[in-house]
Amino acid sequence: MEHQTYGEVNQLGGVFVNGRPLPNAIRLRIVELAQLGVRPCDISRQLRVSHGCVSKILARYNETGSILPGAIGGSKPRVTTPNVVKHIKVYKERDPGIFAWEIRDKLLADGVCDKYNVPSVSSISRILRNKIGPGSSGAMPGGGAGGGGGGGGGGASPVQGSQFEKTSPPPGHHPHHAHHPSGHPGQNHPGSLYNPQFYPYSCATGPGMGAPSAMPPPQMMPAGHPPHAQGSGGVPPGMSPLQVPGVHHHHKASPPGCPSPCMMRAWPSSHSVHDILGFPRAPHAMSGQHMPISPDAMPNAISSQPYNMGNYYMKTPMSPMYLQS
DNA sequence: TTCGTCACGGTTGAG
DNA sequence: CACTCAACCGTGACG
Repeated sequence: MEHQTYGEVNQLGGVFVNGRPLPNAIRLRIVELAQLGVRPCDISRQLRVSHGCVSKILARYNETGSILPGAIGGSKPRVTTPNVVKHIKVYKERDPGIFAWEIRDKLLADGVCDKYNVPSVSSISRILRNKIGPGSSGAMPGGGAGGGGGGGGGGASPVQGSQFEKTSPPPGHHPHHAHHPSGHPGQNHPGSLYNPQFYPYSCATGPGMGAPSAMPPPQMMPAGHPPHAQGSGGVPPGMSPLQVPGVHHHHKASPPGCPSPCMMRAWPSSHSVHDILGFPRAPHAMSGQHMPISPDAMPNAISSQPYNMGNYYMKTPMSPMYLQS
């Protein structure tokens, strides 16, 4: 799609690209402002982003601790692999009265699946019904096995858990992502915050969002294959998990050799914006001082893109980092 | 006036 | 390789 989508202008005068996420810079600003006590309606006006969007981003942030958009496109990882179906079948044969949740537990216990790719109870039920149903003597391949709907195979969709709790992901869902913005002991990389690399995603996929300067020529990142996919390696040294790329991919159900599916998670939600921003909760704590962020840390995403920062300027003076191009 | 929610039209990318 | 389809997006409107 070469055609330069320059974006549209919303009622507030802000520029947006239909179907594409707002640049991370804007998302970040939304959260920042909210943390500074600015009301959502004011944020909406100041940044010229619809309040629905502000609301959504803040809600997600509150829930996941991440400001990043979800994984767009792609298919859900397929959890009902033939192997899984086979096991389900076996369990069912051994114990015809077995409950779907018991099967689920067994799949986990037997190591057939891990918590990330274990089918949801409803998926299992469907498998029992459709594939292992009465008389069925075959795992009827093909078909629409996963059916996507399957409910994101439990924790399959990293993004979720926020908006739709479709199929009751287990409580332990994002284990190594402490979900709570607040509680994130482990890794803090205050220093690297705002590193340009920080938002590799930066919507770079699109013609729209620029890429951080450190990235390959933002201009037209062909089909966006941003730096992510560093493989399963996860976070390269010195990189904050937040930038764990792959935001645009559904993570796969741990392919062989992939140490841990969670490494591929699209949602680096483990890192709250507090981390990102480099300041802890209390806004007042930083009053009078600018954020400890290097100016060029801000993704240049905004420059020369449909998302003209001009449209998002604030009335209030902000640190230069936002204004510089 | 503010804010949560949702339909809508759009993009994306795995299968 | 074109297509399908389900994920996501932000806007705009409603309550």
